[in-house]
Amino acid sequence: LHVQPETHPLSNLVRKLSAIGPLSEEEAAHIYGLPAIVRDFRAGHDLVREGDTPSQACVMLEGLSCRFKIVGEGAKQVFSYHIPGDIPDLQSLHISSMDHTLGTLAPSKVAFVPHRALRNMIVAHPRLGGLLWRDTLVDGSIFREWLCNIGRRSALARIAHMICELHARYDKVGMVEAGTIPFPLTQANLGDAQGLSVVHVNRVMRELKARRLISVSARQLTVLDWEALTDLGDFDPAYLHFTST
Amino acid sequence: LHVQPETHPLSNLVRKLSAIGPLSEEEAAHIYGLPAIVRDFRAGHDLVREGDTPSQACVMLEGLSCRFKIVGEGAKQVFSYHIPGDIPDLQSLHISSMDHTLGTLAPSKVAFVPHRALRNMIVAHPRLGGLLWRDTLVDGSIFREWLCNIGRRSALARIAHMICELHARYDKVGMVEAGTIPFPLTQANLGDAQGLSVVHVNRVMRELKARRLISVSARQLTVLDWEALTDLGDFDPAYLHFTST
DNA sequence: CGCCGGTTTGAAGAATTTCAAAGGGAGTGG
DNA sequence: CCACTCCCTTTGAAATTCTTCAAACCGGCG
Repeated sequence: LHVQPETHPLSNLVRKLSAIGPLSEEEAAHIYGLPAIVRDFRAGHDLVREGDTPSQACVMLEGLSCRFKIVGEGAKQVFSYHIPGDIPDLQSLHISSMDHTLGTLAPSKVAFVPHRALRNMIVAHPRLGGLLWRDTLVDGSIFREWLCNIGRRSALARIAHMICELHARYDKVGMVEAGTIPFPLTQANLGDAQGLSVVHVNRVMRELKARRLISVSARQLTVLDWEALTDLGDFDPAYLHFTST
Repeated sequence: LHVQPETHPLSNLVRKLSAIGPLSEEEAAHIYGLPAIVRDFRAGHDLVREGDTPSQACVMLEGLSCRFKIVGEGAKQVFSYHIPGDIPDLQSLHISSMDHTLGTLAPSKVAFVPHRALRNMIVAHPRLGGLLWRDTLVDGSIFREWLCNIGRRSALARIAHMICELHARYDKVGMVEAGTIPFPLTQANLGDAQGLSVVHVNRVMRELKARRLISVSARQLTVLDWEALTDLGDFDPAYLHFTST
């Protein structure tokens, strides 16, 4: 549909943005023209650290990253996962100092786009600016849903909900095949995100497998019963604010 | 400092925005010129409901409101409190459908500003648009801190942290007097925000009073030992992103 | 006075954590 | 190719935090 081939590094950014709002050919072209430095990282690399004042924004091209803070005596709290197409630290465009860290959870390919180029783009294409703003707002919406998750749902429902979210988001960028999504997360990772201990995450995962809702192997997760999983996790994708396409 | 008298209804919005970034005389004047309808509400009134598609934004002038969702079997999860100067549903400017509800927790005075007027303002004063964007990003930052709170801190630390946040934010808009802040929240409200049962909130509050960290009376809360309270709550105001002023 | 929403208390029960240790599996070096 | 290591998963059992249930209390207000 768009000018550039699907092989352009920023093509899944374009796909993601057009998933959250209409994108004209001209706007897409501007995105493809953005200066970007692409780099590969191993799992466990911090892309941006708490306290940094970045001058560029990250675009996830491949792999998985997460945002987190270290709380109190070393407990880690993860706020969000970021899959290809996401711009995890877009907020640094308007908040100079990072209040949390962004790190990879799997080997990842990341594009860095200078803030300057993004600001110019926003001036030239105010509608694109609105889309980016909207993206940061959806970000906030996801945080709110996670608050519901951690604050009010049982461990079983929490994990189920989180799997549903990942599935829905991977689906939106065309990365689901027969109910199977990439799943490089360790059980410790899951615990950090859901405020649970590793031991308990393990028991919950066992339960989900025993109920034949999911199966996990080789860093891939398959949803066996979407209906039952969304039901258990009290999952309603409205908070992801996908456009009606 | 600014053109308009402190008595203008939107003066605490101006004060709040200049607290999160520099504001020129001209920009302040534009804000004072915004069309606004001011209304009073009793406690417990829903200003905007989940599913609504508002065409105006709320500015808190007096009182207290909160954003929340009903999870599963009627459990309420509160995401944020909103004090005078806040624009709790600014996100509706770019996300048409509300994914949560905004309601008052105390008798409140609210100004409604049409989205259209805000959009015009953003076009006329891009820097103001940036400030508003920044405000929504700080919003997200607060959600993240609440995730840390609920996910990783004990009930005692959570409540302490929340009191510290309220104190810091009230302070920023000049509403703290001798360590005393407005505190219309019931213990059920606190529980809804922190993912705790009323019973447990009660015990935590008793403990905080017993430790001589706070005192509560007549819908006012006084911080008796700020140092100890911030320590207990693991509170670092960096996430509120106040400007250095 | 009596009601009502909110607070407080006690006691039992559930969910989840912590501690401790064993079991896999994939990559690495010998 | 095997042995070793490291990281992750899995399991058991005790301890803790917090919830639920139930009921009393309290203060303001009609």
